[in-house]
Amino acid sequence: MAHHDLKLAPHDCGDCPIRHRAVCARCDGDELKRLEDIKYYRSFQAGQTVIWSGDRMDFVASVVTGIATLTQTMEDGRRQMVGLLLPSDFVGRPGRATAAYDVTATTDLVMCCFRKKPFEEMMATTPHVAQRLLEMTLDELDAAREWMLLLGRKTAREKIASLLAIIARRDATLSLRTAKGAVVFDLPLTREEMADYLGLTLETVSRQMSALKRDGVIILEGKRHVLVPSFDRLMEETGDDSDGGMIG
Amino acid sequence: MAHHDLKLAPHDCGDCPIRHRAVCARCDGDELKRLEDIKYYRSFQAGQTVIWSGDRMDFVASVVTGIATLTQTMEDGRRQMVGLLLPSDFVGRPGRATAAYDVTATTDLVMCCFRKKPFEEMMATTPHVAQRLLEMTLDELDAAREWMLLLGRKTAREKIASLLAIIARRDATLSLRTAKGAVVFDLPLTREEMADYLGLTLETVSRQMSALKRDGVIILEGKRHVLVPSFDRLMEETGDDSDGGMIG
DNA sequence: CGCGCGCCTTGACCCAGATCAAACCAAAGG
DNA sequence: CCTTTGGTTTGATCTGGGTCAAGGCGCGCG
Repeated sequence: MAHHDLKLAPHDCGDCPIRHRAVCARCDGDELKRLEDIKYYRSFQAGQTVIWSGDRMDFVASVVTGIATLTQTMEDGRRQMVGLLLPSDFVGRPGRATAAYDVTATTDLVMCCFRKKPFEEMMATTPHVAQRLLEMTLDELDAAREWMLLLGRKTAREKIASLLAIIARRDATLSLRTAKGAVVFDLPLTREEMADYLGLTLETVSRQMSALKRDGVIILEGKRHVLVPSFDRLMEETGDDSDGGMIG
Repeated sequence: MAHHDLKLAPHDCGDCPIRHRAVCARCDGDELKRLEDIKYYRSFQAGQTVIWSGDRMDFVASVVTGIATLTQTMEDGRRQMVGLLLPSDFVGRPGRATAAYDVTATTDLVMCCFRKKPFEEMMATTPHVAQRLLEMTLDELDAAREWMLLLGRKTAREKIASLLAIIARRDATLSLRTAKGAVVFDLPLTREEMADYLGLTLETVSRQMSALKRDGVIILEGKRHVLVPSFDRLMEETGDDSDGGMIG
């Protein structure tokens, strides 16, 4: 088992990669110092479970690097992903004692955890953390509603195209663009995870990926590496408004 | 057209029916006074549109009485409801200039509106409104995630049963219980609205309602009035965990 | 080197729910 | 009274995506 050399030693918030996007984004020097006192890092390998739904959860956390998923499972095993957590995203709910969803690392993952009790006290006494958390939660709610439209009304092909667009857009933010309009990225999810995201079976995911490849919308190198020759073309396949579906 | 005698005169927050559940729930006397200054009431008749997605929106609001829906529409007309707003629920997003969704009154509706600018100022200067809004937004996010499981993985019958359970549970809070385990309520939605909520067609909704009636899970009097002889039996049909699906 | 194991693809078939079409029903209005 | 209208039910048929089953492709390991 390849054991990664994960840094567990608390590093300085000043040079944290998510400093300006996470819950702590708005904090000033003093507040940051208070957070430093209650924070600790945890690392997980790809595939590991962070917590199970219903388990006691005495921390909240930010994803620093890697990707995690939130999933719900029905008794008979049907699974639906309900959250895809990227760096800077927040996990856990202040004021709640147990986890509401299964949290799983889909890639190697580093989380910046805050002990829940002192975090809650901090939320009550200083406004910046709560303000930022509200903003992030509202963004997540918008994303969840977009996702609901996808789950309820889109065709399998539109679902796949939408997911690819979401991932492509995110990676484009981190600028992996090639030529004008083209994007390349690696899928951070297996076919099964994509299926759980989209409310499909893995077979349908595979078939629709093949169809998009056949139709030239995407070019696959291996199973994970995706090249999108024309992002506009991909967007047409999502079924969304042509104006890019900008929210407000 | 039956014209209702809707009270538009600002009434006192002290005897507001949603005083203890809405965004203003945590406010003290002074804060309430500040809110009184920037609030005004608006009424809508059943079927009226409150705002269209993309329209300028210079207020935020609480639902006082009645029911409103949030829906998204694709270019080709496919519709998905993404929010069902009951009394005390909040509409609009501080910091956003335009509406992200269509908002429609499905019953006669009274909203308590706050001018957005001063509301935002108030959020920045006093903590109680922002704290309560965060709490409510987190609750909505949980509801949205439950809804995602429904849309992605439940069968038509389970979807219908789940929706009935949600409405029954809400009305049970306002205590319309009859005997032990039995509940009666009126559906606040048409078959088409139910379909938009559930990601189905109205024909399928109608058929599954008939099936649940045939199987004795519900008893219909007219099209809207529902009697649930055994709430437990209804819950079994939802596909959810038997423990009532309590979140944390 | 070959074996087993994850993960993915592809084919054949099936079925839940969509679509198309026709009534039905109750309330409102002339 | 009959007609209209909006919401609803029901039937017949079609189909997108699920299910079941058989390989394929890398990769790590004995």
